[in-house]
Amino acid sequence: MGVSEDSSTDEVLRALAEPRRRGILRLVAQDELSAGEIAAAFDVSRTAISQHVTVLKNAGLLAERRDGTRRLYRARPEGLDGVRAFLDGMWGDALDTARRLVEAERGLSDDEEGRHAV
Amino acid sequence: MGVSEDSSTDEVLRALAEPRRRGILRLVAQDELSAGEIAAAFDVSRTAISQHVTVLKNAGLLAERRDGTRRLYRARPEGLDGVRAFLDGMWGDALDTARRLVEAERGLSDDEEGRHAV
DNA sequence: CACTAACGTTAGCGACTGCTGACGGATCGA
DNA sequence: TCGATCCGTCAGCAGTCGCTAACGTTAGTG
Repeated sequence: MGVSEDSSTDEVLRALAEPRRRGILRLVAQDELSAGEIAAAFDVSRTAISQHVTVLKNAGLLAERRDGTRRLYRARPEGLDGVRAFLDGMWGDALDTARRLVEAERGLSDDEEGRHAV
Repeated sequence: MGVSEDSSTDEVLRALAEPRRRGILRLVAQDELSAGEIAAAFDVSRTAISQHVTVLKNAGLLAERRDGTRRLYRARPEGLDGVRAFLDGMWGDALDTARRLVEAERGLSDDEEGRHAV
């Protein structure tokens, strides 16, 4: 059943539940940027950005590439697959339930057959 | 531009970034349950569940219906639309940028903006 | 009205989180 | 090698979060 939840989904959702981290993600979704360039785009210390980047990286939402002393980051779209599956899974389950309810009503009005035509 | 982020999206994402709240959501995605029934499904106090329900309700992820002294809750799938738009929008923006570049060369200006349903 | 059932709300506490400042490591040019 | 640049990490602090216990509220019952 789709009710189960990938263990990494929790990490991804927690990473996304932060405005600054979403900002970083949007930033590197368009271009590959260095840590410094990312930090320059926000009004917080470079340290804070580095910590956010670490969280995003651990969640699988960011890919890192080294070039000399610089570290270039880009968004990793596949990292969101788990969350998408989670969202779709809830719906799917809900829709399945709704369908079952509808068909259960049909079965009631159609009573006394003892058969379930799906 | 699609880069913008719905203000309520932040609230929704923060609400989702909590295992217990996702559990509640999955629970009432299938059936409409009372606060007590929801609380009975977890190993925390009823108070904690009530607080989680409040968060989910404020985020637009839960619909409340009163029946006597009881309060029945069910998931509100539309509440996730903003998050879906956010997920699709991130690389969508990158794609949009590429498309705008292409269409700018053609001299086309095919813009559209149709959303928002509260 | 009194009594109970079903909830929400508040105060307070421990744990976590995001932030800053100071520091250490790695890399490149002079 | 020296110095500068770019960057991650650690310690500490204020704010937030999730939890519990006690209390307040509303609706049904005798």
